[in-house]
Amino acid sequence: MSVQPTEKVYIEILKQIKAIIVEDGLQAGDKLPSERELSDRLKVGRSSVREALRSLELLGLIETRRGEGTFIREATGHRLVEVLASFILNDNKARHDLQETRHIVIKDCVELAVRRAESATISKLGNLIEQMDTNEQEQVHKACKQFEKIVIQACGNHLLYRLYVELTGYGSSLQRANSYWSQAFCEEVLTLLQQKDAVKLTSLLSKQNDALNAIE
Amino acid sequence: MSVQPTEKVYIEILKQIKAIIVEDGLQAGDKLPSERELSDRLKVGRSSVREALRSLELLGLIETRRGEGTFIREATGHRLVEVLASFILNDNKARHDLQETRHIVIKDCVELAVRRAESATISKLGNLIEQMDTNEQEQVHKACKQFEKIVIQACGNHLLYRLYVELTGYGSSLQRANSYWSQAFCEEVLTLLQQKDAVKLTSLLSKQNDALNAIE
DNA sequence: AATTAGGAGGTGGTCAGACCACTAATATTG
DNA sequence: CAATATTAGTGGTCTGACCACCTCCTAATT
Repeated sequence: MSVQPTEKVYIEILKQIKAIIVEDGLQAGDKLPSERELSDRLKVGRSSVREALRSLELLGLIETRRGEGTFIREATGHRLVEVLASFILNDNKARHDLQETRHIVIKDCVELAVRRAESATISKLGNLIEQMDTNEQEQVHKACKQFEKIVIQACGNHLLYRLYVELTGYGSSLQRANSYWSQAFCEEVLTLLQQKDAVKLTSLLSKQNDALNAIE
Repeated sequence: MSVQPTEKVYIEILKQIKAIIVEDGLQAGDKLPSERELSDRLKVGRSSVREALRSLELLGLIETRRGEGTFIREATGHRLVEVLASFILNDNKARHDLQETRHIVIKDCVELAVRRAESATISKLGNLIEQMDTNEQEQVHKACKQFEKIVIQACGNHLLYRLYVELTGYGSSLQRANSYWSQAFCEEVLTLLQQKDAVKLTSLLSKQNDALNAIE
């Protein structure tokens, strides 16, 4: 239990901020105390408070609006993806790992979703499929993305969903766009979800995964 | 109706820092220019430079050593999951998500490992099993943890491995300790790895997972 | 009285300068 | 030559000062 020479102040502040969030029961959208108030309450310089807040902002956990204040964000990637991607993914190995991990996480989400998806979700997916009956490519594409997202969310595990978001975000800032699901693929997925056929769903996903790997 | 023109300085600095890394061809382990030099070169205040650096540090992209300087880190997620999780995991639902995600990631790693593990790795695992032939509980426990880690790493996907580390690391800071593999479990896993029996391995893991879920 | 223009105060954004603690390279000393 | 003291450089932190922007309240205008 080494007491490592006092943690950096801004790390300590991160913990304190979290404590404040918990104590005051703050939710997404709520306002955090102002930088000056935090500086006061925590007995630290405002610059240290700012270092902590800026970190959280880059992680996408908070949002700051000049003249208004600092607010807790709905959990989304924000810049995290951009930054990490541009700094990390320099070698091909890392990129491959990223793609592979993304596919694996998607597979996991779908496998959970097939067990947990409620009928309301299923019918919502059905509606999306119907919306694809159009010639406007743009709209079809949008519906497919939406479809994919809803399926992933249906896994009922928020952390896993977040991982998907992050992993997808990275990819989008790379040269090669992430592969989204096609209309035909969405339809297959919906059918299998309705039938709660986990086995076929798994093989469907790994087939797609293998196909993508083959390209490289 | 503001035009949202000038990007925040510290965001701009992030880009500049990246440019410097690329220009100077800096690698992991190399030293970045000092805060004061960056402040000078980029014509911005040192505090702004620090806000940018602190963000990168929390993301695990750089490492700062007082009295020495700022260094580029090996590319890893580092605190990513930890911080995300600690700010998101306020309720029991989130904790359950964490445990579930951890088990899923482990399962994924093992499923990859069964296809990719090299014979050298397998024999190393065999040695660990032999080391467990002792009465010292402490040593057995240590060997089991080591066994688990090696198996996970054998997945050959560094990102996935990092996720495991972080999910496990964070969990250990919660009240309930993470469940590690027992000696018997390790032996079963080794046998199936040797036989490359992916199917049985999968069912073995989900069985354990279900058992843990039942406890709650 | 209702509307509008203006101001006051709060908030984040940024900067400059000042210390401190620590490290490593240098100079000094024995 | 080796051990030690000095010094320059670095990150860590705080303070105080502006600026730009937003919100809300007040007071003047209509």
